[in-house]
Amino acid sequence: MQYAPDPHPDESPLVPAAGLRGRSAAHVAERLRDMILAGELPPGERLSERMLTEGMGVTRTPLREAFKILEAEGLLVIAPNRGAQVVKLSPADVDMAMELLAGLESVAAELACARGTAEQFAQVAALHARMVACQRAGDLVGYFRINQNIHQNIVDCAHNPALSRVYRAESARVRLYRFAGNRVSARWSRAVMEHEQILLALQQRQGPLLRELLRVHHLNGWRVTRLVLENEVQPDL
Amino acid sequence: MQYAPDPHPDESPLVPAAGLRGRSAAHVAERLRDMILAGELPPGERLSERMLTEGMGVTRTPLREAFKILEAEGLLVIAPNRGAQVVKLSPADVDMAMELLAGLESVAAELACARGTAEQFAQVAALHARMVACQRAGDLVGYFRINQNIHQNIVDCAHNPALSRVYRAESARVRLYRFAGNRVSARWSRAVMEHEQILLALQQRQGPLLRELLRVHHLNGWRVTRLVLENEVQPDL
DNA sequence: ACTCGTCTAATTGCATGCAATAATGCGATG
DNA sequence: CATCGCATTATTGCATGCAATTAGACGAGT
Repeated sequence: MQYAPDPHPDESPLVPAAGLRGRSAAHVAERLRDMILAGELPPGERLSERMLTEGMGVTRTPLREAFKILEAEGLLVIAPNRGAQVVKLSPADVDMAMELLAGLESVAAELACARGTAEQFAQVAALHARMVACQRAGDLVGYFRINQNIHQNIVDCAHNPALSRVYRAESARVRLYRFAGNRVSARWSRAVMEHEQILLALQQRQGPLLRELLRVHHLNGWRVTRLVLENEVQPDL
Repeated sequence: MQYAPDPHPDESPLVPAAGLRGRSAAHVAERLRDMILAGELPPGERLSERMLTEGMGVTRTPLREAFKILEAEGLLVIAPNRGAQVVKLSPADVDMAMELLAGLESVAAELACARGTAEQFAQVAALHARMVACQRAGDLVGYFRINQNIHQNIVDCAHNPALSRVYRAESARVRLYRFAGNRVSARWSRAVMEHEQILLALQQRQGPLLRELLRVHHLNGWRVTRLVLENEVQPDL
């Protein structure tokens, strides 16, 4: 795995000095988080301080602070004297995380129907349209990204920042693992149908129905994903 | 606010050298977390690096790493060039957090009824007995601690580590604010009655009922707490 | 007296150095 | 040939130093 070291560290530092004092660790954490969520730093990858500092143009102190942040977020594990690794979740871990996400969404569902604004619902509908376009175009990556976005937006409709924050963090932890499950065409088309119903229930503010639809949607999606992760079903996409 | 500086730094360092290399930041974070949750570092308190390093016998590097951890947990805020402060939640923040906690408990309720073991239920029952004893003895602090413990234990009955972890973290964030609401005797006795019903529903594995009981219990408790926080009701304990 | 500006001291952010630990290479031995 | 032991190297954990920024004291001007 490459760390993309900066080819011109003296000419264009990735963390320039101008007015960014005091945000170095947060900046590095964000960069690493993006790399982990993009799969550039795969689960189990060991993060060498030297390589990363050279690659990102910062010194060890802010990098190590970023490690602590990401460890608290559950994206890294730090073993004493042996550095940081990207967390590697077992199927059981993902199972538990998915159960939690489904629970959070079910809580959000009723709140969203009670408090979501028409503008927010329109935003979800617009995302849905874009997602369908991605499906038609066979753009799996774009589809998955927008799909995640839709679910986060539904949660955000609950107008509860704490709920949104927790959902975002827990969702991030398992993003890579969920992606695997979408690589099955039969599931893909069915998921879109489920999303149609979800969107309708949201727009009609049918809380209990939305809740049940999301529950089943999660159950279905995770069942397929689990089969793929356990190599019992081969992805056909 | 005092930082309890170590009176004998050379004779008994609070973070001794023996085999604890690599856990300094975690150790400091735990200590600070305890101090915050105990109210020794009240909301809004500014955390001076110099005072804390002198008080805890560590240097600034692990202390600053601990700050980052606690910031990620939502217990501190770090303003660039101006250091760390204990978070000060607005009533609206606490409101949102309580809604999230209620949601997490309602999710846990059904899972706990489905999966909790008889031993776990007995543990909850034992805690309940101790809590009642505290109420009889007028031990508000002990009551509150065991009360928190009971709720965490019910969530733990769901056998979902991710759910337990999130519940623990979010619960910690608002612990100090919830405590205020228990200082009203009328609420106190009613809360114990609600707990009796909750325990029964759990033991009888009546998921939907437990869910509803917890929802109402939260609603009632938080209503009183909010009144106290907003100074509309005077604590009588 | 109050406000504003300046200077100084204190504090924070980050870089770097040193010591402890773990990883690695290599020869000796079974 | 594989394995163990040891020395070397690399890496991590923490302490400390320096520069940037802020907070506070002090005095001039209104």
